[in-house]
Amino acid sequence: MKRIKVSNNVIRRMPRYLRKLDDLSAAGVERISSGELGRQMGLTPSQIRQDFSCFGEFGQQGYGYNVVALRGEIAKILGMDRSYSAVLVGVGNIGRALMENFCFEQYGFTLKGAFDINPELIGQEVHGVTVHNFSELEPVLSQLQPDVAVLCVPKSMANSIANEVAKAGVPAIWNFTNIELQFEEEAPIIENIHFSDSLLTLGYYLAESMDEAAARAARSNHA
Amino acid sequence: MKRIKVSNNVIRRMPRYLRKLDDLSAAGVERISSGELGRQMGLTPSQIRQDFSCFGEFGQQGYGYNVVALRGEIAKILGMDRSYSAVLVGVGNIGRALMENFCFEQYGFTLKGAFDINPELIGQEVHGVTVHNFSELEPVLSQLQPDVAVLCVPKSMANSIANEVAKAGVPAIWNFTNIELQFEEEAPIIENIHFSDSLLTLGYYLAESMDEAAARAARSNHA
DNA sequence: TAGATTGTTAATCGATTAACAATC
DNA sequence: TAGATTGTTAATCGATTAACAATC
Repeated sequence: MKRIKVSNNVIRRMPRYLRKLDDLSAAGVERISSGELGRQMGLTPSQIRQDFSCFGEFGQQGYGYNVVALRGEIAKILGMDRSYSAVLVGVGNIGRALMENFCFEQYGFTLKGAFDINPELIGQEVHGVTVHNFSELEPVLSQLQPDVAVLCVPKSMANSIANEVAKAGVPAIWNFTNIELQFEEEAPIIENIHFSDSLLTLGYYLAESMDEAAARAARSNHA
Repeated sequence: MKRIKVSNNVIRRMPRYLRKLDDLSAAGVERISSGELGRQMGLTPSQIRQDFSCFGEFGQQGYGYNVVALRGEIAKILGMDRSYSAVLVGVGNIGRALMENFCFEQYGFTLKGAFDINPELIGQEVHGVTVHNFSELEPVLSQLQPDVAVLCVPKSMANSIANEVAKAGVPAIWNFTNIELQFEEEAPIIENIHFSDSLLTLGYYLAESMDEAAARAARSNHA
């Protein structure tokens, strides 16, 4: 697999391709062309072929792409075959929801442990994963050597905990706290889930569509 | 406020500006230049000035931007002053987590109701919000006329429910289900929170960084 | 074989960055 | 006033789209 500088835009389309290919596969579709895939996903065939060509040659002239094979290539690109290990910090509402409902395994991640300060949780298992005392963060991290820390702690503690985690050598953070993490030393890989940013974006487009509707109404009143 | 075609990239930076300005404001900073803001956010001063200029003239030559005033302008751009109404469909783990922990009000949204099929939940209040029987979706929607439906239902039902919601005239959907929603009629405004896409993106960058580290190690072994 | 469709190179489009006159 | 910094116009850069030879 080629690994040259691939733009973030391309990377972020990969999970969408994966999802689409899973759907096609489940529907029994065996092969698909960039034209048809583009039609179904709202992308141009050119873009699809360019995207895939960043990583290799997965198609066949005159035929298109084999759905299952292409799915496998994309899964590999996204590291789904690597069995990453993860820990979760902060077993509050969102943390617990992730532990109980999010299928980490499906994406190649195994949750190896969790941390909290709540004495009622410490030592318990949540969905088969042990909750450690947060005060044991450093030694447990150096024992588990996780690839990712899922950060679900309250806002006020998020940055200092993120720095602790990074200092312990965890190479990536999946950040569910609503802040921009800042690091003293070299920053790990960060992937943010910012609920509020998402809702505010929705708020923008709602405002826009309401303003447009109002403008249309005003125009037709004048007529 | 100008409202011309503003690119999605610009829109998605707006919530980040808002967050930063809140931080600055809390830290007692009164004014800031595009240069300093850029340094703190990892953006170029040019980009910041371009971004703001899509919506108006919020600064002052030789001075910069007043933090509180700029914050207010951005809040307005994002519709935070409009008091949108919302309903939540699917009071499962993630839905409940949102109802109990996500501060809708802070972003200008009020949760007016929720829906579920679980008889133990129907009629109850969760965090002050009534859970309606899902079978009452249509009449309750037409009564509440919400601006947004927060979609937290299982994957298998997501698309048909999204279509029902759209058909009932709800103009926007905040989608927490891990699928690409498809609409028969005109599509509402959609904003997706795709956990799995985010984690897979992280997986890509982890794979990349591991491959780089391995390549470095191989090179130094040869030396 | 002929038609279809790829992978890639070239052209276009849009977004970011730089430059600078205006002005607080 | 002089220095600082904006808003905007022009230049650059990167991403998307189009075109097409290669080939299954």
